[in-house]
Amino acid sequence: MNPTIYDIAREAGVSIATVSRVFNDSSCVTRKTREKVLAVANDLGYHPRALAQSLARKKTKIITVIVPVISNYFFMEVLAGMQGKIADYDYDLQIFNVKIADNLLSQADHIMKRGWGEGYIVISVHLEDSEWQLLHKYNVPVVLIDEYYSGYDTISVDSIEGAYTATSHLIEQGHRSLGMVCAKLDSKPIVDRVLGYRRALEDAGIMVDPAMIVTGDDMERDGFTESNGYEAMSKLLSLEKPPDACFCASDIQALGAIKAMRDHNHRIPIIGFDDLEFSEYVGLSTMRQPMYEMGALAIEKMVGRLEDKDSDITHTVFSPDLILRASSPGYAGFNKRNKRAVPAE
Amino acid sequence: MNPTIYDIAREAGVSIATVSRVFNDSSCVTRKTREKVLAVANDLGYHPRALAQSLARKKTKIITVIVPVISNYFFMEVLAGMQGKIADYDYDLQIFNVKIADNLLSQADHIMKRGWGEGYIVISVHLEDSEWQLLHKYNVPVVLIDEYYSGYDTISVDSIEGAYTATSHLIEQGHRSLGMVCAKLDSKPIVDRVLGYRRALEDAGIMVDPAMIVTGDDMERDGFTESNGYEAMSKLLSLEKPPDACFCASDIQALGAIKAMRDHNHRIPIIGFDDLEFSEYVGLSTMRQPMYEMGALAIEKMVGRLEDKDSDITHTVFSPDLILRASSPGYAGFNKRNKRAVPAE
DNA sequence: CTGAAAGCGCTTACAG
DNA sequence: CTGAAAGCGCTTACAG
Repeated sequence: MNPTIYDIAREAGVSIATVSRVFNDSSCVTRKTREKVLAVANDLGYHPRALAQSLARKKTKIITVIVPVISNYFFMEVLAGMQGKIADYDYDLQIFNVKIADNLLSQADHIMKRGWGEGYIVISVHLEDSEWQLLHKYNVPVVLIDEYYSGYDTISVDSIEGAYTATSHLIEQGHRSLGMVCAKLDSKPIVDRVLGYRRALEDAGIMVDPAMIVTGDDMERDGFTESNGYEAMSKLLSLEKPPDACFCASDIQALGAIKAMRDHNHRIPIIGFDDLEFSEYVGLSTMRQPMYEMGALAIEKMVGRLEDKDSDITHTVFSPDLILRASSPGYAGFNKRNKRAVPAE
Repeated sequence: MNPTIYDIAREAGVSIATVSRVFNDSSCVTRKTREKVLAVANDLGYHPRALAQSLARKKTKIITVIVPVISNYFFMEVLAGMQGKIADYDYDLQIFNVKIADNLLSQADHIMKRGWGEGYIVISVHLEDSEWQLLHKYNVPVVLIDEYYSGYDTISVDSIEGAYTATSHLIEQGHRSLGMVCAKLDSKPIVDRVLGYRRALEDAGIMVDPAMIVTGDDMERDGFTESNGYEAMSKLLSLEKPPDACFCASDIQALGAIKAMRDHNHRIPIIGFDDLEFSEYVGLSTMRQPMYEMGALAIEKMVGRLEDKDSDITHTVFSPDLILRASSPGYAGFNKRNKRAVPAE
């Protein structure tokens, strides 16, 4: 099998402590012995086993990311932000997928119990406070993205505000009858986005019509799918009095909604939520979440906490930006993707 | 800190060996002692450290996936396939991202050197044979997806055949002047797809016009981006004699190409390559890669090899399927996503 | 600068 | 069925 530190020590005629020092850049080794050790190690193809190092050091130098396994640009962008930031630190990023259809708590528990990571960044997993509470037993830092829980550092986007902004924009453009395409109605993002939608209508003195708030039948991925959006928009367009504009709870649903409008040969202005990569190319107006920044910030928070376990818990809420494109009124010219966002602590 | 096996042994009045046996479902423990141990463990919040177990057992029970960090549905689908399959086995799936812009070999080397996984599944990383060769020193099973190298098990799709099929279809529909939107010209997938495109033209007795084979200027992600596709299609449409149909090397570029056609107010039939999730919703004809199956198969191959290191190396090549939608001629009705594919060993 | 020794938290023959 | 002991492959005070 692969050689161990003992093999190198024997061959090089030194103790294992010295070999260890050579591989840990410890300065207290003669240049001569260092070179001897390195030569032997190279000959035998030796490299320290991270597993054994981690056990001895009681540090794995790994930050674990827990993310639902669904084809979702949101996660990819967030992960890219983490990847970009982790380079600044001496940690590796390890990702574990969880299945959104199964019990999320037990999956997260399983991963954390194994203890590979020194800290855990959890993306888009929504649990009850009492469930998050249970995870404290592992006594390890956790940062939550796209979720709020007072016991951990969190990073999220203000869904209420985003929905309010999108809806208000459509109202300002002169629309009075506004539909909303929802995903799973009791999911956290939807609850907030419906709230923002309602408030915008109320503030504009428009009556909220419950028939205008619809979701599709396909509840895979909590309804955040093209087909759900397709179904939902089809329902809206089949109403006796269809809306004359629509706010979609997610870009992925908006994509389905656009197809539905095409198939029904009935187009109305729509605004989505997310700003996925393809959104620009289908000309979809949307509320942009600063995904890349959220990922980068998560790493910073995690590393900070790893270095100082007792620092204050912080909650960062980003405001989504309205990005106007061809799918909605008020659009003027090509809109470059906006990579900035202001954290609103 | 968190309790160890010693704490439990002391409190329960047994040896650490017994505690270990209880947690390893070893049958040789009295029901009474088992319960005592479990009770104490529960009280103290004990759970075995995977790190220590792995070291002692010389097995981590982890399969590591190495995947480029780019927002790409292809990877997500492949990962989903792995996730679905891994449930059948007693392994955890751990993912490490690599940056496609940096040195891929050294990144893969870094990950494998650490030795967390018992085996490594590498997706869409293209190296020279001599580079793959270097990785054999880790003496650990490797399965390659979307790449071919004789020394490891591989799973890929026949790009030449796919390009040939797509191009031939356009020819059969009566088009004689065919453009091709490429990504990075010397990237492996592009080399093959251009080859298939050329062969189809040649077999149909059509002269290949080099001016018809174009790529955009944006070479991020090797050119597999919407903006590259946009630029490439713009070039084609700006030719003195634009093509009257086009094969796009990837769906993501096709999305950009569609926008370019809209902006130029000049639509021609196009066929993409991949069948990403959004493709159905933008009505894009494409060559479908059986991504989910590829992921599932990778797990099977890996587990098989883990159990029998000396089994023969296998190379599986899938044939992509032509999926016709509104973007190309020959389309008849709604096309359900085709989840099946025939492995062609 | 270098080595002997204890320790990281488990598993697993080997006895009994 | 249970325990004592060696071992997994390292790191790190502590001496010298």
